[in-house]
Amino acid sequence: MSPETNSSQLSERSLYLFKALVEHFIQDGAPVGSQTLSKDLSLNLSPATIRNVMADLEDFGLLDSPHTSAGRVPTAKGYRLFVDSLLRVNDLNSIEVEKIAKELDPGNDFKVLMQRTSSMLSDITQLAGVVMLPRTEQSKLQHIEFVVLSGNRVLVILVVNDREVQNRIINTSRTYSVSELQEASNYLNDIFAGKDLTYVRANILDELEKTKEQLSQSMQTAMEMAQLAFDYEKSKVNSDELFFSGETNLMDIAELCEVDKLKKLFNTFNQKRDILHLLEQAISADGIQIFIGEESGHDVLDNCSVVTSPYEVDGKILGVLGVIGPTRMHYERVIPIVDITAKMLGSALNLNN
Amino acid sequence: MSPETNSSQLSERSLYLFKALVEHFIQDGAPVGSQTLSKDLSLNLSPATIRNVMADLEDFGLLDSPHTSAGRVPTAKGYRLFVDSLLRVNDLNSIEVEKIAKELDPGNDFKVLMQRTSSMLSDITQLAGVVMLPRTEQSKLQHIEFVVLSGNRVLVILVVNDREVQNRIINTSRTYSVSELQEASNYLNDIFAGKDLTYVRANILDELEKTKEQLSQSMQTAMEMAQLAFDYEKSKVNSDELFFSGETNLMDIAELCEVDKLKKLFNTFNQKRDILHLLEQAISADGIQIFIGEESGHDVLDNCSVVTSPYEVDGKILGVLGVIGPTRMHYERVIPIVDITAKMLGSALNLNN
DNA sequence: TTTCGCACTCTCAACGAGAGAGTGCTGAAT
DNA sequence: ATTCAGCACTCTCTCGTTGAGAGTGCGAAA
Repeated sequence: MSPETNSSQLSERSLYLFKALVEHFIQDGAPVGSQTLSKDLSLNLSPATIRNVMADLEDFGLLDSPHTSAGRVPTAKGYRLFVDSLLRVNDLNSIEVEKIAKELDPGNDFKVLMQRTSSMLSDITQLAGVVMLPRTEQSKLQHIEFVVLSGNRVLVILVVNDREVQNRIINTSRTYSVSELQEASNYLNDIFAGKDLTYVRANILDELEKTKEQLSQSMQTAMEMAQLAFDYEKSKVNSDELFFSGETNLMDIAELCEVDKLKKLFNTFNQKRDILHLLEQAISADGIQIFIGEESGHDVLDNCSVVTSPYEVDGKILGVLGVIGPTRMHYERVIPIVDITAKMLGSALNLNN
Repeated sequence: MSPETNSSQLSERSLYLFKALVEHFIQDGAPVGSQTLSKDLSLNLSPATIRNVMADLEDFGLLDSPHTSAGRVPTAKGYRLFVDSLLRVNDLNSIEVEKIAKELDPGNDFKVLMQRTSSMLSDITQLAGVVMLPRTEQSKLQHIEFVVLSGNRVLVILVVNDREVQNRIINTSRTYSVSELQEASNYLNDIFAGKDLTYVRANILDELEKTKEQLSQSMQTAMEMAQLAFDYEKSKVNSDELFFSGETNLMDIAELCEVDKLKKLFNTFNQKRDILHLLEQAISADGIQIFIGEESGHDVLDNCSVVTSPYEVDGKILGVLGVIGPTRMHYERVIPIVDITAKMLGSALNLNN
């Protein structure tokens, strides 16, 4: 049963009532009774009538009552209907837009920008913010550089994909001179710059064979260094990056105030795996996506909703960002915030190009 | 009143009893009564006698009773006496030592090593681990390198203090060629390598004047780039680095199970300032240092103890590491773990030199 | 000095009563 | 056919009470 089926079977009035109930619940967090609703609403209906409607809504699976005399609470399905069909999203006021823009100063490097974005998201929504940067399948080597350190240590610097810098210290069997390494990096840049990292790794050995025949010492050196450097690279591949902020905001939320629930949630944040999985689902969708409660498929996220949006540069999706909070969150505020943040992060990154 | 004054005024037996009580409390977390102690102890004393002794200990400020009929609990002062004079530290078994050694594989770069250390500490102690790397006042520039990115962007790579790599993307007003930047970095390395960063910053303008007279384009370029690069550097100075792990372990601890207390603690971890302050105190002490409860001077750390040890390379203190847990922690286990970890981290870093 | 006995204090869990909130149903009014 | 007032019912929450259990402190005896 899709939500559409439901909503078409429900009268205009039922939906109006339902919407009011959800909004009320989001505001207060307490189950909403017929009387409360009757008083708050402009249409003059008696509590009894409202009770009838609520009973219908409960039959449709949109509402639930914690117990006989406790008023009604939206179910996950109810939230889904609310979010999909009933919600009217606010426009952001310019102050908030400006606040976001200020944080996303494009002058910063990639990681700083991600970090800022997630902490800004958590700050502005008072929920937990998250920004993912998936390890791109394709990593184009742009530049490789060696710096001699003391001892037999060499610092390898890889510039990948025009923005990302990776460092790695390798211990070598003998001492290399500065000029030797200079030559080596020149040589490697000549043959490998612009190539894919997987290609580079795959072809180092081949090149090593070739250079052996030519017997040039500098090339030999180059290949030795490359082997060490890219061996390390291999182990790092596939580790996406994830930035969290404002986890502690979730501690304020009544629904999550049991310590062991919180602990599970925090552990999930630390392990990151489940969250990554969820965000990867979101990356294929375009625009805002909302996971409500159980829908996420991760039971730690019970009572939580995740609002995400991919951000893109040059029409290509780079990653996903969003916020995590209680199902009972102010969607009408959170959604435009996530939306605009994704867009602004995209353009901030674009300026760097 | 120093703890020594106290302990000398207390009989051998009182101290023995006190020690047993503290150990019992650390084990169970529940206030210890006279009967429990009487049963557990080898010396055959009646509960009544033990009560007399406990009353004395309470007068000395070593014990406290939550209420009339609840048994006794050690005070901060009591813990202090316990830790300073009564505690016998266990030797670590070789399995644990090996576990630590395995994590501290020296082949890794600096930050990875810190991160590993803190998560190892939290893992092995089931408490929160922390490793600090203070920003050294003196930063010696070892190497500077420019990489051309697309657009008018240039990646600056600074190698500082023989181990630390800093990246920064700067936007330039015009396009620079690869060879131009090559020359620039050569020039800068010539005049600034081995110099202190503050010196470098201070002298860039002077050099700029000199080079203007000489009118060499490449030098001019070099100084322009340097200005941009080190301007950024300035803003980053003084930001010490701090690695946390296993905060969630603290959620298991009964003393801290109130959500708002936890929230305060976690916020403190995120802001890092208070913790840094505490660790900076520890850096001047040599060897293990223990802050018990209120002693730390930070009220979020009520009911918490912090066990720290500085770690050093070549006899010079580099930073501080330790664990944070409830005052009621297994000091006899935690202390040697922190101690040995500090030593092993020191030697792991030493190998890199 | 140690121990026994005893009265006392305090907490904690269990229980029950009563208030409050909200429901579902029925039957009358519109 | 809706709507709504009335009413009995159910469930939770709070509060006071009560009794058991744990532990203490103190005075008197060993």
